[in-house]
Amino acid sequence: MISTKGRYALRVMIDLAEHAEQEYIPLKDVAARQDISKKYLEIIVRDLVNGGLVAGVSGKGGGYKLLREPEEYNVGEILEKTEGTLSSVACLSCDTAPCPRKDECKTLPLWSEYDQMTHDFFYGKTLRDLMEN
Amino acid sequence: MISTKGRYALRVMIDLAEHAEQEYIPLKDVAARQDISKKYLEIIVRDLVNGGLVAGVSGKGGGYKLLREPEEYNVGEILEKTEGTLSSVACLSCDTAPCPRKDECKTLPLWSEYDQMTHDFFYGKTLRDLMEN
DNA sequence: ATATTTACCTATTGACTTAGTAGGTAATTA
DNA sequence: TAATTACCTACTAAGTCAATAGGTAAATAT
Repeated sequence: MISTKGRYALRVMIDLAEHAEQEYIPLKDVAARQDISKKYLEIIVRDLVNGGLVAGVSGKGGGYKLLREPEEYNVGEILEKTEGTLSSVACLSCDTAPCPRKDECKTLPLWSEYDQMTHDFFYGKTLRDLMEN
Repeated sequence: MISTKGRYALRVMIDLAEHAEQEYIPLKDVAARQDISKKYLEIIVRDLVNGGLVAGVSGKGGGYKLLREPEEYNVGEILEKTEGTLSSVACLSCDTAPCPRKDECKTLPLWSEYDQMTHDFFYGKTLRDLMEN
């Protein structure tokens, strides 16, 4: 399951893209428009900043802004920065020890194929695609 | 993420299919071959019994057996009986209240499309397909 | 200078889920 | 009657989720 972190992250990115006429957009405004707790969004936006997807500037007139055009972001990278991984099973997640049964497992190819399909799906959609919905 | 319940359920189903020459297969044997706690498998197999996917018989000589041929099971139904839902987001899971923002949400179509793709993927694979890996 | 506004930081929490374990009873067969 | 098996209820330790709380640092407006 995609958690609120990933889902809210996409909504934040869309919101920033839709208000790009302002140089910097305060998180307060995003939180109000999206009806999400600003405190919680801080956690999410930090992942986006650390991941190099958005930039933040403190102080009056500050806020966040996108670093690229909406069509230059893909949905997959936004989700991965906030969710950690898009992998469907622990056996294929990079931060777990390799499964001792991986060579004989009859189900592993299923998960591999599914993960590949998932990756292609989310990396094939751009932020611009979402905005046009 | 697909949890161990769904993953183990598939391995149990494959194991039962591979040993179908015995009428009933004791869970003890499945647990030993698959190297999974028998106690934990009991929980998983109960979901499969309640879901009408396998049948169990108590007593000596008892155990579990498939009710259909492997090609007549699809992976999706096995996962849904044990995981509860295959939906990627709470907003589209049937047992949650509909999201108040669903009409304006720019991301909902993404999750719908992804869930549809996921459904088609898992419902398009049979138990037999897994055995042939 | 000072007040205001904003990002950015660490820590905490209650509810829930996950991945089992424990200890039985009921059913069936040898 | 003994052995074997499914089936049942309850419990639990660890982890995750979805936030909240309470600050400090940075930048600008007055």
